[in-house]
Amino acid sequence: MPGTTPPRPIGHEVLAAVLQVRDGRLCVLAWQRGIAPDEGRWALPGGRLRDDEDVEESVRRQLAEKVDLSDVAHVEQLGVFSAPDRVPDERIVATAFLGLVPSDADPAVPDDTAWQPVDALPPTAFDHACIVDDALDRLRAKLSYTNIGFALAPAEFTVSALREIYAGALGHPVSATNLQRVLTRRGQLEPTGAVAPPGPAGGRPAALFRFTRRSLRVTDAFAVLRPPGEVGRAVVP
Amino acid sequence: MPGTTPPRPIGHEVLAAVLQVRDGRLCVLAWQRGIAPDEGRWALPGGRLRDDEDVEESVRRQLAEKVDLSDVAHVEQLGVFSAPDRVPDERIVATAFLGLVPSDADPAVPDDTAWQPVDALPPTAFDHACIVDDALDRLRAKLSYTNIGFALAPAEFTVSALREIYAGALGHPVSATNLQRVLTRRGQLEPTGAVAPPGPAGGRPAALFRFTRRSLRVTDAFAVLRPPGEVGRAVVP
DNA sequence: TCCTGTTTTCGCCTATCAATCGAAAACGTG
DNA sequence: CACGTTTTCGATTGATAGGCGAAAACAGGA
Repeated sequence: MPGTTPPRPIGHEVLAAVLQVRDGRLCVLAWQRGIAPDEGRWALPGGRLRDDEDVEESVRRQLAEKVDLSDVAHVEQLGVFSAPDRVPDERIVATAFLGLVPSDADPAVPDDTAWQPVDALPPTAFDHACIVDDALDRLRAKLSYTNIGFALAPAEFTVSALREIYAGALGHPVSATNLQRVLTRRGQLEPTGAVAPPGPAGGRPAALFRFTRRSLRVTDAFAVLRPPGEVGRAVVP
Repeated sequence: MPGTTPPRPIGHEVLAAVLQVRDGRLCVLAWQRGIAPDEGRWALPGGRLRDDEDVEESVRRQLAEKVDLSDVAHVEQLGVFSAPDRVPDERIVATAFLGLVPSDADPAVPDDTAWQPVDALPPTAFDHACIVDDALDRLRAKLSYTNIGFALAPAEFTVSALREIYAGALGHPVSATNLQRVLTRRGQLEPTGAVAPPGPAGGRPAALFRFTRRSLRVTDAFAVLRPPGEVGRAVVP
């Protein structure tokens, strides 16, 4: 196998950084490689693109081998990772995805698979750490200008629980009282009418909320940049 | 060549939707195919990914065959187009890019290449029309929450010229007086101090402005979602 | 020279919204 | 029934978008 000049066949794989807030910490789903190369290191779920599927179908198929797909509330493309030497000996172009799992789901995972906290990631295989970084950037940016929080939150939740999810995902404290008003004013949140039982220390029972939409929408743009009379916008990156 | 079951080798290409506002209309760079398949239809610039380059390098290399690369002010990944039948007979996965050219540039292009208005696109090859649509969505969304306008505007410009660029890119009228104030308040615009000569009909000479940064930044998020004390944010999707 | 039309710029006003603070409401416990 | 806890609501402040109209700065013609 010579070094560079003779063109190698280009393979194509898909990889997914599936994120979930667990106990207030943002975690990514990973599995520990049992064989070389990078044996013992942690890798993202994924695998080869098949002939008869597009990348979206492929990533869903391969994710289903690790977790229950019905727990994955949102999937979107992150981008292509294509450095010629990103994996040794082979030329494999990877399409990376971001996946989000609501914090109340606890899907069964295989023995070699676990949720790893993103702020204390064990040694990762290949360029998968870069993919996780991109996933974090994407998620944190979209939390501020889209309603993507719906994919991290349970169907119903208290404002405190949502605050904890946002704080975990963003990696810094979040004011609870403002979060509710910002999200309600944007039309993202609505009360269910029900209340949650208070905690062991007592306290006023919290009202339950839900996201009005469970599909991605970006927040209002400015009227200067908006066709007159429109509000909200369709799906974007 | 049987239909589906025997796996075909997967090829990989890059494609770019290069956009520019010309005479107030948003246009995309395309070339007319001279051979089958899709002979006579208009295609986006691009080509096969080489063994020793990543997709970013590849798209820049292939763009350089159509336009002067120094005129392309911004390039970013749009996403992967991978439907198994997106091109006939072959399996080719495409990584699509968005490219932006300032409105004052007029790079020389080959004979088969031209700027086509996006609102009156001639028949396009393969799935390239979908790529153009995605490019439009991406650009229009980012105009509202990033400073991406810098890549469509000349180095220096009047507010009226910028208004025309925004209107052309967005496809609807834009208030000039607000545009200036919104962008300056966000710290995106700053006066150069110079003024432009008035037009043939006279009128007050317009002040010249420039973008403070010529690299992509997203607009301020809400303080709720922002680590205390920070302003602005890094590069995102 | 002065008036008119044109284009740009600036200032005022209003409405909306984020952000903070503090008080009140609703619960369990001793 | 007072106390601590947790949540929710209200009032206030500050920043900013958006719209309107007046003033500024130019060219051209009477």
